[in-house]
Amino acid sequence: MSHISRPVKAVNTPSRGDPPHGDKRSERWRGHRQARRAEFVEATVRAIGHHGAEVGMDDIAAEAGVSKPVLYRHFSDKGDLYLAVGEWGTDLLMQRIGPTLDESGSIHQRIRRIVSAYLGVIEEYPELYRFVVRRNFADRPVQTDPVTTEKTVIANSLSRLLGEYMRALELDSGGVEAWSHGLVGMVQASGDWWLDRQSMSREDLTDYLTRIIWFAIDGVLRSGGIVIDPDEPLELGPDLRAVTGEGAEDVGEQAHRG
Amino acid sequence: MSHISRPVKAVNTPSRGDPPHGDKRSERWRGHRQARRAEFVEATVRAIGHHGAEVGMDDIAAEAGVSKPVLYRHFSDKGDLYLAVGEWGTDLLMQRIGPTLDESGSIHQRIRRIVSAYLGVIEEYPELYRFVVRRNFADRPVQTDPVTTEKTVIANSLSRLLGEYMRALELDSGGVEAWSHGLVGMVQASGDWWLDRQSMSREDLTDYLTRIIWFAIDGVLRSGGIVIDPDEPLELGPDLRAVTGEGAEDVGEQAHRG
DNA sequence: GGTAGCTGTTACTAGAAGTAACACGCAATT
DNA sequence: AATTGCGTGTTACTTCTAGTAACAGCTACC
Repeated sequence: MSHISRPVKAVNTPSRGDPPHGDKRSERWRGHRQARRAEFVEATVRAIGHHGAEVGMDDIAAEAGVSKPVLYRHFSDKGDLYLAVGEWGTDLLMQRIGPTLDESGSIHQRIRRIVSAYLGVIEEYPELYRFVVRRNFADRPVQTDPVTTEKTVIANSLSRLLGEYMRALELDSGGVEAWSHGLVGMVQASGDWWLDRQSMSREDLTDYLTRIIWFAIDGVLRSGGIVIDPDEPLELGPDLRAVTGEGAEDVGEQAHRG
Repeated sequence: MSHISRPVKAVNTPSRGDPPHGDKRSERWRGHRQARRAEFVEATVRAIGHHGAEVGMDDIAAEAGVSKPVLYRHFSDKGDLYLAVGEWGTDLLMQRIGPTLDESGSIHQRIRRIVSAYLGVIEEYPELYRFVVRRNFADRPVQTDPVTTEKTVIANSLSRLLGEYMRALELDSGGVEAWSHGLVGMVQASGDWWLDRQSMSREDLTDYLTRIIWFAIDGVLRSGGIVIDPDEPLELGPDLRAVTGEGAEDVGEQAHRG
């Protein structure tokens, strides 16, 4: 056991409002704690891979090579760990989605790439997916529920993106938030269903979802008198280009930068 | 305690492949058991109302005026009870939706009524909703998960409905299943979000959802070269009328009959 | 040296799901 | 009338897992 003695240099968390101790013995561990959390999250992901979505804390601790109390020093409880795992998954997803946002392409292609990235991730980590998305924690207040949180993050960034588009095109943006959550839910539900009974190829499902998502968006645009060809390369004004940059950046902390 | 002594006459379960005992002492209880299950399910719903979605089996038993083991004679385990509660909710929903299917009206109106019924139910029983929908049971195989089951039931009947429409209109129906699950998920996710932060009226959300659902369906139809006015009263051939009857009937056992 | 803040352990508690074992009541069978 | 099948109900247990207590050691700052 090469324990201890690795306070890991920097890690950029410049100033999160902690009390100004003056004593540098607390400062020193900042980065270390983050690294440790990450380490445990990864162990959890591995444990889920081995044991399935029903892993217990003991299994996770074992996978991480420590005993339970150590885990509980870094995560207040199971929900907290789950939340972190959820974030891990979201980050992964955003890493896959992020780059595709910078690529040019038609709307169809853009939607397709996002959907495809999502389905790719859940196909790659089915157990993790079930652990994070299919499992809920009713014993915790809704606001802190990992799934809700993560879905909200994604839906919010979609909201922001769509909202900017809508406002730029001078359309009523009142429904944007509901639609965003709805679309996210649609993709999730479809993926969920697909994962259980893989009755069609990923490509096919991607196609179908892309189409219906586009139809939904197109309908909103049409009702505002705007018609866009989904297969034409998308022309973005500087405003909207900025938007896509913001939407992605805001979510996948470590991703790209336009 | 007016216990025992109520084997309830008939209840139509004509022949579910039980061993042919010949002894009528087993026959006698058939109906009673069903009635008892229903009774416990209702007690569970009440208990959820009092204690919130985190109710324990003890609470439920107490609410029903019995002790735990009695509960376990009628439900193999918690998941089984949850499944039954889910069915109760689905039945309720179908009772609300069912009648609206027989009413005439434009597509917009029809979609609207269904969405509105759904939102009405979850608004009326928020805790029950959270209990059933937001809570999942990862400790059980996916196939038997209450939520999945109930969503599948709804999505399947939608599938059947849409599929018949599509085939009647000679369009590719390959995506119907995915779309159905997606649409169901969309409504659920939106309702979920709305329930947590009621940032708009139920009417508004109903409008927005109705619009986007119609847009999605309209897109599919348009891509097949068919254009329908969503505000025109819907003309149904005899085939399709039969379909709507079947789709609903298949789900809400006790509902109407065209 | 003293102390802060980690490292780690074993062995416990707490609470909820689910079970065992027992006693009673009714009605069909014998 | 007695037996027997299938319910009624109970209290008190076991089991499982999240979470905790209590203890001991290492390293770096003061």
